[in-house]
Amino acid sequence: MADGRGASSQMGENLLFLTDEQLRQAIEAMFFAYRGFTADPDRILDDMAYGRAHHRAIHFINRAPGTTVNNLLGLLGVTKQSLNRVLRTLISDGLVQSQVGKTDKRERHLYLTEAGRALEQTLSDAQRVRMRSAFRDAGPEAVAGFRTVLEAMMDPEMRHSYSRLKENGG
Amino acid sequence: MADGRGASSQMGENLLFLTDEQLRQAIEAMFFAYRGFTADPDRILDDMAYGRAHHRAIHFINRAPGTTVNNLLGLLGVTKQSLNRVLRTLISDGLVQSQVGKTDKRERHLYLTEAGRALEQTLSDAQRVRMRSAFRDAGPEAVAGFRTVLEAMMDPEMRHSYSRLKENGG
DNA sequence: CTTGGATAGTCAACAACACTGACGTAAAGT
DNA sequence: ACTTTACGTCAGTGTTGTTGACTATCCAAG
Repeated sequence: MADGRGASSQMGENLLFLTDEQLRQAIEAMFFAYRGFTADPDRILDDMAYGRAHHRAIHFINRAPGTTVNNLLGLLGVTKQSLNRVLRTLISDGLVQSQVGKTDKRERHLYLTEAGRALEQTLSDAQRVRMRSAFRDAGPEAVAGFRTVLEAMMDPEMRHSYSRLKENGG
Repeated sequence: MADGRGASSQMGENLLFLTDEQLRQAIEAMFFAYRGFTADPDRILDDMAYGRAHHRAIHFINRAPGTTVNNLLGLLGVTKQSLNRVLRTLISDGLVQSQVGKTDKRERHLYLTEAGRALEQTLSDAQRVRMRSAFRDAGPEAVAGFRTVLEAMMDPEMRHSYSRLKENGG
């Protein structure tokens, strides 16, 4: 907004996507879309005794097997006490396995059991159905733009976590 | 784009964005981005006695002044008990004004007071700073794709609410 | 080798918030 | 009159998050 006022009509066109009204619409879009994003797994989880926190833990343990509690903490952005409660139920229900670290016995390495992997599959399948359909409807260019903007919205720290996960999985 | 399966290598390229791995990355991007999306207003709200629910209520009352409780319920997707708790504090704190309907005296029409508008401004300013910066970094085409995908992710019902709000505001 | 500090994780109690279910009131609509 | 709708409220439950106190382990300084 500082120095691009050479041709004001052209600039009006180009920067229309930065209007307060446009931004407000995007905020609302983000809100409504996130509701859809979580709706399908939430329905499944409600039938069990689990919530969204359990889903997140399962997702990232599956994504980074052998991760430590501390590592998960950073990814999920909750307190360790909160995560611990979730982890405790998942372990006692036989979905997650905790293994004392070899080199550092303070650490617990986390893995999904067979049952855990099964639930993860069920949840992410449900979530992917919606994503796949949305992506197909929107087309590749829109999807590329979608991911570019999402990445730009993240906190730098989260962006790093996200990138590291991407490299892991391919 | 519908029937372009003449060359399978070309199709492999075209549908790469529908891979399970791509979808998984998008799911994680959505998760991390939403954290960023809510982080700034959350920080402000924590200093007061308010939470994210208050923010959402204030946002939509500002967006659709005179809306009824029932209408808000549909937009926010919460129970009336939950909304009522939030609304009660907002009204008693003088941020929201409730007005008995003229034609239908059962309805309560909701408006922001001056103080309510001020808080709304503070919150949405904070949120828009991040969005604006992300949009600027990503560019207009990416933003267009971003919004296309978000809209495709919504439940049909939410998509309608979203569209009606868009028409209202500009 | 012992002491002390930092780190990884656990347990317990409490607060915030959303949900279900039931009930009450007022005002429409029929 | 009877039913439905819009709204508010009370009570009870569950998930999630927080703070505070605790154990176990590692590591480094004395």
